[in-house]
Parts: sequence; C-alpha cells; structure tokens
Amino acid sequence: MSRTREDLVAVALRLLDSHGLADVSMRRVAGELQLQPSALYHHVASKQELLGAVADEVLRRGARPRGAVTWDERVVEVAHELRDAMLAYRDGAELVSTVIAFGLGATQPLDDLTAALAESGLPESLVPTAARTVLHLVLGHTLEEQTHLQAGSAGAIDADPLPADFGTGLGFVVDGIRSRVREGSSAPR
Amino acid sequence: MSRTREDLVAVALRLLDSHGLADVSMRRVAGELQLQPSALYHHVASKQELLGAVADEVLRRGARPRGAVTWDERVVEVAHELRDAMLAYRDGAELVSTVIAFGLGATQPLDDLTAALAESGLPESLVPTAARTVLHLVLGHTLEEQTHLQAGSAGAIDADPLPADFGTGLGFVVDGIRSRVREGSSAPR
DNA sequence: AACGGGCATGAACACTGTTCAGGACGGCCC
DNA sequence: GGGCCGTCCTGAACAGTGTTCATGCCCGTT
Repeated sequence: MSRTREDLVAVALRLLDSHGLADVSMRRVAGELQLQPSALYHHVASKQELLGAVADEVLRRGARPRGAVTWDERVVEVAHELRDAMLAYRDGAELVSTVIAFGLGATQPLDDLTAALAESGLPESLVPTAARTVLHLVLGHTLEEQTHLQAGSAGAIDADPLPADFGTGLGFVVDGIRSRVREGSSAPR
Repeated sequence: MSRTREDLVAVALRLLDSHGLADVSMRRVAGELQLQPSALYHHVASKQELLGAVADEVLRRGARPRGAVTWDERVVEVAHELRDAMLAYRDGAELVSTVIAFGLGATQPLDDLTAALAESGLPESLVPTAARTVLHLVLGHTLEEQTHLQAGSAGAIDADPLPADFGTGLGFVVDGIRSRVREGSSAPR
C-alpha cells in the first residue's frame, strides 16, 4: 500500500500541531510513515512545497460558511476566519505567514479580501493595496498573538494579556479604507 | 588580539548583506574571524542573540534626524525610516521581522510609534493597538516588497512591480486611527 | 514472457547549532 | 617571584538537517 501526497500532508499537520514547526522535519515525517526520508521526494519536490500544502490544508480546515453582505462586514469576516484558522494549529500563524511571504501557496485569503474589496466602490487601483494592508495586519497580529499565547502556555510567567486587540486594529484599517470609499464613489450605501 | 562582540555583529552584518540570511551561520561568522565556531559562544549566548544584535544594528544605521511635529506626520516618518532601514540590507526585512516577532530585540520601532501615538489624543487604551497595527503593516509590506525586489534582481522574470503602494497602505491605517482621534478628544489638529 | 513506471531503499554529501574538556596567557594578590 | 583566576580560545564531538543518487522490487500493460 503506497502512500499518497495527502498522507504526507496529514502526517506533517499532525506533527506540526503536536510538536511545533521546528520539529516538522522530512526525517520525522518519513519516520512516522515508516519510510526512508528519500521516499518523500516521490510525492513532493521539496520541504517548502510540503509546508505550502500543509498551510493550504490549515486554511481549508478553517473555512466556514460566510454570511456578510456589505463589503466591510465581509472583510471583517474573512479576517476573523483567517485568524481563527491559524490559531487552530500550533505554530499555524508562523507557518501560514512564511508560506505567504515567500509565495509558496496560501493565496486564498488574499483572493478573498480582494474580492470583498472589489465590491466596496474603492478606486480599482487601490484594491490590491487595501487587500494587502488587511492581510499584513491579520498575519502580523495573529503571529504575535500566537507567539504570546504559546509562550504563556509553556512555563513562562509571561501571563499578561497581549496589549493589542484584533478587532480594534482591524477597525482602524477598515475605517481608513472606508474613508477612501466615501470620497466620490458610487457604491457606498 | 581578542575579538569583541561588536566584531561578531559587524561580520554577521557583512555576511547578511553579501550572501543573505540563510548563509549567516555560526561557522561562517567564526571562519571570517579565523576562529573556531565554539569561540563565538564567549561573546554571545546563542545565534538568536547574535541575530537580535544584528537587527538592532540595522535599525541603528538606518536612523536619521526627525522633523515631523504632528503625530500623524511623525508616524509616517517613523514608518518610512523603519522601511528604509530594512531595505538597506539584503534580507533586512526578514531579519528584523523575525527578531521582532519572537521578541529577541528591535523594540525601538514599536517604542517610537507608541510615543508618536501617545501624543495623538487617541484614548490611551488604544495606543498600543494602534502602534502595533502600524508596525505590522510596515513589516508585512516591506517583507513582501523586499522579497519581490530580490526575486527580481535574481534571474526571475518576475519583473512586474509590487501591486501595493507603501504610502497608500500607510495612509489607510493613519486615516483609520485619525477617525478615532477626532471623536471626542482634546488634541486633534 | 518481457518491459516500463511508480515507489521505495540505503548510503552518502555537505551542512547546521551547540556543548564540553582542556590549554594558553594575561593581570593581580600574597 | 610564585601561585591563581578569569578571559579567550581550540578541537572534538553530538545529534541532528535537506537533498541526491544508484539500485532494486513489484505491478500492470503490451
């Protein structure tokens, strides 16, 4: 019974959650599947590609039905979904952030934000910038939040709460975008 | 003639700029100083600490006199200084971002942003969130920008410009913060 | 029956950060 | 002047890392 690419992703995801990103090595994934490390390269071209697929899986599992109708509610909805998806797995934010930063996958969030903002009435030339601004905020905040959270749940006495609120930060950005929509557009409401 | 901690930082910074972050290894730094790798541990407790010091040095070298008087101009000024400092060295954004994300140093930018926003008239409880929002945007944007830039200057045919403008994204955030200042505060304008 | 492709092995390459016992060598105190 | 201590360093070792390559098994097709 030979293994599939999905098996590698599943094992890597389990290792990620149970031992952290630093302990997801090709040798460990192979060992878990009772394979030699070199066998993994028949299913995946590199470790980076595997991590890209794991990041996509993290996002896929975090997907949920959406209900928002206005563009701004939709942006907030997508942002929360992305944050929650990353927080659901140990080191999820670090994984997804680096995969996105180096363009190895996980393009869905940016596409979703772009789609939501395309219907905002924002000048078309500003949509990509606005989408990336929201994305950077979500990734940066969640990475910090998760690092803080995991440092706390390890022995560190660092138990004070993160001095930044996700909703508030997101509000700053959405408000700033909205102020550009109001100026001479056709679909504000 | 024994080496100092500053020597290690200087060599690491030179290696960073000439070969990239991945090639800054303890062994290479040691080799450059004609030392055994273990000798580095008399000046620095770990590689992480060394990288933290290098990140601080990158920021220190990027510092410049500031002239802005209003809080919003000051935020923009600090943001640009941070971005330019990171862009001045190969992989500078990646280095500074990870050092900040894991709390290994480079606290100056957050302090500067916090100081600027403290004088904005923003409710005190929102200042840390606002400062972090700006910081996350600058780090995220610059990391993406530098990755793109360096991919372009290597052989990649990926020559189209980054579809996001730094000033515009920063404008979104500053506008959003300003909208919270105007509401019932005492120090607008 | 012969063949080819997919899947796997096992060894090797060229590295990595970090630890540890030991050894020079300088300045300081008795 | 002799002993001592602290700083700085060596050289070896530990326990890994991602990736490549020649080799071979086995199964389905021709």
